[in-house]
Amino acid sequence: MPSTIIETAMTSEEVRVRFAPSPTGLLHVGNARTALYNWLFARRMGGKFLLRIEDTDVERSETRYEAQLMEDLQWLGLEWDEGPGTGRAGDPLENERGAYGPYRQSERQSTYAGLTQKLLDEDKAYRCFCSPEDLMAEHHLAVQEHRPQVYSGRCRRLSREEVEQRIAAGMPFAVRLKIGDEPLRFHDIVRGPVEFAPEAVSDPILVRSAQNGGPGMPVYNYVVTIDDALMQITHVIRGDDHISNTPKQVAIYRAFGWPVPEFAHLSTILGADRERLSKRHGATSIASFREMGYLPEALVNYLALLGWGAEDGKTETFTLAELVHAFKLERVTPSPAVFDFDKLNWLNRHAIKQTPSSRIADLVWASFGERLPARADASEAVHAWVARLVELIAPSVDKLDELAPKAACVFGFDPDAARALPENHAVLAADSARIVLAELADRVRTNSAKVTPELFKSWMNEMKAVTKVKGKELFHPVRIALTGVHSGPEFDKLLPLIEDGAELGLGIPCVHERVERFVGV
RNA sequence: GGCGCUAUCGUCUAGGGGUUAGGACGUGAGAUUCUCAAUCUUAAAACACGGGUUCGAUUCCCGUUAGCGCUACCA
Repeated sequence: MPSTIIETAMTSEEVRVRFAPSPTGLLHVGNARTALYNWLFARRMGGKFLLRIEDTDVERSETRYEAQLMEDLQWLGLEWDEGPGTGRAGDPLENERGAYGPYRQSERQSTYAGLTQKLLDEDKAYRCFCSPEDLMAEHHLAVQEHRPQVYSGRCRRLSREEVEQRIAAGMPFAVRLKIGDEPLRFHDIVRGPVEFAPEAVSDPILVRSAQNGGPGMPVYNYVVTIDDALMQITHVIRGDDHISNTPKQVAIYRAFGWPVPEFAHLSTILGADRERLSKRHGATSIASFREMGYLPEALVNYLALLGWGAEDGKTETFTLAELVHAFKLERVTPSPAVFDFDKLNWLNRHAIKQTPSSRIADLVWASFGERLPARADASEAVHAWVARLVELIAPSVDKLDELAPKAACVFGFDPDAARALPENHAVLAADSARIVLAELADRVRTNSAKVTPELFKSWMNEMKAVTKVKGKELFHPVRIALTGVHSGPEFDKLLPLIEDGAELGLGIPCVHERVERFVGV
């Protein structure tokens, strides 16, 4: 049995933390924030961050979620030191690294039975033969009398003979832990000392009664505690929905004589309506944030700020490395935080500006449409040109998925669609617009040179002088003729991009072609 | 109903027995631009309420209120 391991528990000073999700759905921001804080704490303390999969709920657990989960964690940049996915790929036995495995709860079932027997033998736990009906009745009575609804401890007082008789008679039983008279205390790094009265906890179930003669299934609170202890977890960092579970777990640590770890209960993330953030609030999974075009750097930065602040009270933008340096668990706020997309967007905009445009280009490549060859097939010149395009349009965008529509000013030239656009009607209907476009067509017809910003500027100046049209009336129709819409990037950069793009053999029309097709020369 | 956690601008937060209560997002205004953004400048905006303790509380204590969590032989 793992007793040798237990004896050495906590003897080393090394910090060991864990992220223990159940693979019953997509990783959402709340859990991701928990994972992040665990990871940051481990990295800052030079400790270990482990991943444990709590897949004992066979009905709801799915392996595809487990795979997705690991992918999401990796995307965020949160590498784990022990757990599934850390070993040699392809080999299920070598698939996890770490001395405290297995790291999937479903593979640890054999560990628990022996420990339960030990508790029973030491009289720290007892068999409870109460039927669900009995328990239900107790519960209702307690509610009626405004008392805490806890187990009466009836079976705790059974004599050894009575217990033996019932076992012999084949009565199903659950195993309960004996709670003593001592208050159940623990230290919470974000909330300070927390104490529960033992009466409020009562004797919790450790192992469920067996359905059909087989061994009963151990209960969640029991299993996490054992796993955490055997894995020598020193700091349990998790959601605050576990605060009420903690006294039970403390009692279990005590029963086994194991050292109680430090706890840090993180507040809930709320939606704008101040209700717990959920699918109802829209996309909240990490996968969906990635799809929407959020950069992992931005998401990590935002999640760090949601419940924590820098020491100087001012710094808002952090890289992962900077966070490792600055993050202190003691500075985590205990109060719940409302998730704010506006601030996330601002951070994402910032992250986009910090990122080389070639990397952004790679990320959005496929969304730019058929004119572009597959990323792998594209020439260096095409890559460089796409990066230039991204550099031009990316700084004004909140999310990556806004890039493709913006890129349409280069890729999506369609005169008929441009004319059909309602917001273009008024601009194109003006007399001045007709005159301006006629002048533009004139110049295109009589000058076949590649259109440089200088040439274009001289054209515009001439046209302004000739037509006496200026400002919006002058520029808007030209812009529509060239790009289909009346707003977009500055011409000085846009024009070279179009002209160079036209030479790439991607079927991107040059300025001349655009004007000719739009005005109909 | 019981037990627990929480409470500073709209939002995320800093602060802390005496402060002009600081920063950021968002919002308003201005600048800039052919345009929309972006960008820069600037403004408005907060200590939930009631009792204590104290010379003095937003800060410490106790209540109230509100929000949230747990209240299972779920995880």
